[in-house]
Formats: sequence, C-alpha cells, structure tokens
Amino acid sequence: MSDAFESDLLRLLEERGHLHQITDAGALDALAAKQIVTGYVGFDPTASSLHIGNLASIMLLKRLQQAGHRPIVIMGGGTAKVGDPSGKDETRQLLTEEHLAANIAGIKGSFERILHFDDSSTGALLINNDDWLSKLGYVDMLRDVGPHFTINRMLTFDSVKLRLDREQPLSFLEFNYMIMQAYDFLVLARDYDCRLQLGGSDQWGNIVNGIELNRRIDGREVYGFTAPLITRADGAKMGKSVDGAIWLNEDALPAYDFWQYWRNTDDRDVGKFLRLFTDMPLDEIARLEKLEGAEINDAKVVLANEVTRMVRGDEAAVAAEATARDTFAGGGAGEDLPTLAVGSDGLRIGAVLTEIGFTASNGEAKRKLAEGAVKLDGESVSDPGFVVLPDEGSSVKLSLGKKKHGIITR
RNA sequence: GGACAGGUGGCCGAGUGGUUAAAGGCAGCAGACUGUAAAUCUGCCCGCGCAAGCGUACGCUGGUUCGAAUCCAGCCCUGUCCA
Repeated sequence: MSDAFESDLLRLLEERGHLHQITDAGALDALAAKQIVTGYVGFDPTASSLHIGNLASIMLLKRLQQAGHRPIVIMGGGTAKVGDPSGKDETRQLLTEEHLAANIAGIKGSFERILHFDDSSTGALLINNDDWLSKLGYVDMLRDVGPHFTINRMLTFDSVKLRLDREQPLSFLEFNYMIMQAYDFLVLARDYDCRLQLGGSDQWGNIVNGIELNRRIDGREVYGFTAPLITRADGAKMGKSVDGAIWLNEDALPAYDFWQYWRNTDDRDVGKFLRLFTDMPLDEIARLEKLEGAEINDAKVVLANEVTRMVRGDEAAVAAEATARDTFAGGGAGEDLPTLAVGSDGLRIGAVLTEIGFTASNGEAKRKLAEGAVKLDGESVSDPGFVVLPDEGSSVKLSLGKKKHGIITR
C-alpha cells in the first residue's frame, strides 16, 4: 500500500517502519503535503516515568515534527482516571489526583528532551485532557456525545471483545474510556485545529471513534495513524522484564542500565530498532545491519549510543559507553557502574549483592554464591560467610554472572 | 434478588484432609557453549538466618480436626444464566 507517498511525513513514517494503518491515506497524504498538520498522541500517566514501550509512540511525534508538522502530547490526566481497557487483560488500578499530578510531572521531562517546545508553528505542545474532561457535566456529555455511539458498535471493539471473550470483567467506567478519548479528539480539532491522531495499533478502535465523532458532530474530516506493535525477535514486548520496565527517566533507571538494554538487543532486531528509534540515515543502517557474527555488536553499540543520547542526553550516552568498554572489553570497572560503600567492618557478601541490587533477597544471593556466579575482582567467591572489605581507599569489582558488575568501596 | 461456576506462588494451571513451600508450563536468574546475541543443554527460582532452624503462603474471617489449599459457616469479588 506504500509506494510513493507525496508527503514527507508519510514517506518518513513508512520508510522507518512506523506505519501500520492509516484511516484515509490518500487524503492525509495530500493534506500533509500542502500544509502543516497538527497531530497528537495520548499518554496515560500511570507511572512517574514512561518506559521504552512508549518510545514508539513518542517517535511518532518526533517524526511528525521532523517532517515539519506540529506535535501535541496529550497527557491523559482525565482519561487515566477512567483507565484504558485496550490490550489489558484486567482492570487497572485507579490513581488518585495527587498521584496523577506527580506522574505527569515525572513524564514531562522525557518529552522536553525529545521534542522541541517553542512558539513556532511546529513547536510541540503538552496538554492535559483533564482540563476539559473533568469539567464535563454528565447529562450534557450524554446528550452531546451519547447519541453518536451505539452500544452495538462499542461491543465490537477489540478492547471490549477481548475482555468479554476471556470472561474478564469490564467495568462501566472502563467501557467509557473510548468515549472520553473520542471526545479528546473533538476538543483538539476544535481548539487546536488538530487533524491527526497517532498511536499504537491497539489504539485503532479508539482513534476511529474520535474520527467518527468529529465527522458527526462538527462535520470535520480528521485522520488516524497507527504504528505496529513493536515486539522483539524473541517474542517479548518492548521493555518488559521482571526487574521492571526499561524506564526513560534517569531516577527510575540509571543510564548505564538503559544503555545496556539496547546493547543487548537481539541480532535480528538491530536494523529494525535503528530505523525506528534513531535518526541514522537509512543507507547507513542498511550497512550496519548486514554485519555478521561478532561484528554486529558494533551496530548494537551504535544503537545504544543513539537511543541513550536521545532519551538521556549526550553525556549519559558517552559515559555509559565508556563504562561498558572498560568493563567488558577492558575487564576492569567503568565509572558508571553501580557502587556500594561498605563500612570499616566490611559487609557479608550476600548482603553486598542484595544492597547493590544484583539480587532480590539474601536467599537469592546465597543461591548465586552456591552456583559459582559471584566474583570479586575476577576471583570466584562461594562462601556465604565471606566478608567484603576493600583496603582503605581502594575498591574491588563485584560481578554477578557476566553482565552485572559493580564497585565496592570502603 | 435467585441458580450455577469460580477466586492457588509474576502469569497460566494441577492439586479435594497428612513427607504439599504446594505437580507441570511460561517468564526470570545463573552455569556450559558463544559475540555482553540467538538456539540448545544443566541448575536455581517465598522470606529471615553462617547454620541448625524459624516465619509466612492457596480471596477474607471464623470453625471442625492431632493435622486443611483441601471439610463447615459467614462475608467479599468475578463470570454465566434467570428475574
């Protein structure tokens, strides 16, 4: 469906792998080719930091701006009070007002780093949909919007069907989410001349509702664009791990760990991720992803550097790479590694492992010791009674397995 | 409001009175092999404790029993059907 889009916008999105579906590709293409288009993506502030699962959506806004259009970030302060059932097996926890406000404050920084906010015609905007949603009167809302939705149709949406098919509960509150989101689009189209909503493929239903609502109430043509769900070659979703998500905020995940996540990308994903999450020229990416054997590691380093730079800034990327080089290639210990100071009495090895965060409990630490996974300055340690006590003023390198390294000082 | 079904460890899912901290799978961690990759094989996988050991755990609260995730009562929650 792809050859020859007229607009830079759709060409860019398509060639970098962001395109999944467009509601009216021809019309949107024509519009984007002749004028600045304002487009938005909604983010629900369910945590105090976004994670790399959100990165694909953020990139949509970045691409929009790169192609000379205006991105709007919608903070779902209002919709988060309702909870999006899309793609969720079960009901989300409801968040308090204070909690939401704190989350929004935490998330904001990521956008400020990745998008350009200014007063120009393509400057990004960040808007909280609570501004209008919380002011809605129930009866007014029902009368204005209610007639345009039929339950029959709402029941056919995947977000609803999934729950019903799985015999999972779907509360009335959540059922209303799609109406709230559709209403957002209406408000944005009216007040900001916003003509495009972008999102992940799981948002298709919600987006289509917004388009429909605009057409029915205001007779305005607006468009929807969805990106494919990004999965890793091993089948896992982006950024999911037991230790927690790969957070964008430094206070939630140190830059070194963030960098490592990308450095450890599956061979098969390198090209895809470079296209999606960096601005590298496509021919350069094509060259990198063709590297074979151990050489593809170079491409992974490039990927890690580029993404870390975008999300965390130059310094963080440079420091993380240096630490990785010293630690892995040099066999030493880079500065960015997690560090733990033990007192003058030292600390038992199990406690050290847990305090520095390599193991979740003392029991796990002991198991790892028994498995022979723990090393101090390269020397295997298996005695749970071993007390770590570096010489005054010096430090030792603590390793759990091949990948987790830290520095113990006195 | 009624009838029926169900609520088990991060997830899925066995287990219907006794070596059950709870089968099996997934996810995860570690070891071997490698390239800080993948695949494969092996081990581990509630917490505290150096250890002996202790403490918690099968929706909640009580009860029966020497002994309960398993039996009883009440409650909460969910689904399906009925009103």
